[in-house]
Amino acid sequence: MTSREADIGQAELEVLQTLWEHGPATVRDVMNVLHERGRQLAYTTVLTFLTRLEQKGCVTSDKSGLAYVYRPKVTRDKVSRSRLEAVLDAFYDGSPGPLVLQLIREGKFTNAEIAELQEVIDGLDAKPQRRTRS
Amino acid sequence: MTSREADIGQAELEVLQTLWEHGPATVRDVMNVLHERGRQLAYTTVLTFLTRLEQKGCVTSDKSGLAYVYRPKVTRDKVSRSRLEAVLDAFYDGSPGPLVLQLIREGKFTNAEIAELQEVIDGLDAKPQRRTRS
DNA sequence: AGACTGCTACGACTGTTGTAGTAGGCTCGA
DNA sequence: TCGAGCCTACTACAACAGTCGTAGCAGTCT
Repeated sequence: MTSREADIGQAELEVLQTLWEHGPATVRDVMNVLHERGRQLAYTTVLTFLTRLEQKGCVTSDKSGLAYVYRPKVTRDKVSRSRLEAVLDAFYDGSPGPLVLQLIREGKFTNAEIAELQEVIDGLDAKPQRRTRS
Repeated sequence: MTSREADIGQAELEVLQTLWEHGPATVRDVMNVLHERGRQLAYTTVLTFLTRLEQKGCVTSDKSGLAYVYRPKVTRDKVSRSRLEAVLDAFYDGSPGPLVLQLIREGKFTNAEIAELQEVIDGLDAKPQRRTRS
């Protein structure tokens, strides 16, 4: 358990996100991407974040050329999962059922998504047990 | 916009949770509940959290008897919603569709939940627009 | 009245996060 | 070879989060 992906700060996360999106990158690369997004950060600030992320085991670095190249060590999935689970545990008793129901009831879905949901669910309930269909 | 429910810390949240669960309570009440849960905190620590929560506009206090009685000012729903949205924005492009699909695919649902999901969705897709049904 | 008990106000300390500057080393072109 | 740039290491610092101690006030018990 070397990577403490739980305590990645907000700003650190932004940096990690650019690595997920743009693959391996140097400090300058990351900074440029952030700047394009309107996020103005000093070079050394980005460096600090990458260094801290490395200490936390979330990225690795290797010096191929002039500068260190950083690449993500934890997957986006892993982190999103753990974030989501934190919310789940704190507010939904750890089980996703109520959460999903709430989201669906609030109708924040496109028709395409609803269709897909239906498919997935229909595929799902075939396995566990028989259900009557109206 | 007086209540900044976004920056409630982890420990502060625990305190707020006990208010949601047990209604209005004094510092000592909250502390006792936490102790029962195995969360050992000094009286003054709990007091600090409640004071900070009050500064953030998340609880109110009134002195009816000997001690101040604190009661939640933001609803659990409000906070869970904003926490969830943070995760949604950071990892799921702000839209809950992919999140729900991921959760469902991971099969973390009981059969009862699946049934309920099906009901809710079937009721849902009637409204927005006509859909072809396989 | 004096002692005791419980409550709050205030301050303090540590670790973390967000943000950045400075100093010194390496590299490449002139 | 020498200077201009780019890179990293180290340091700094404010804000906030987590944690608690002390001191003083108010009510209570004897």
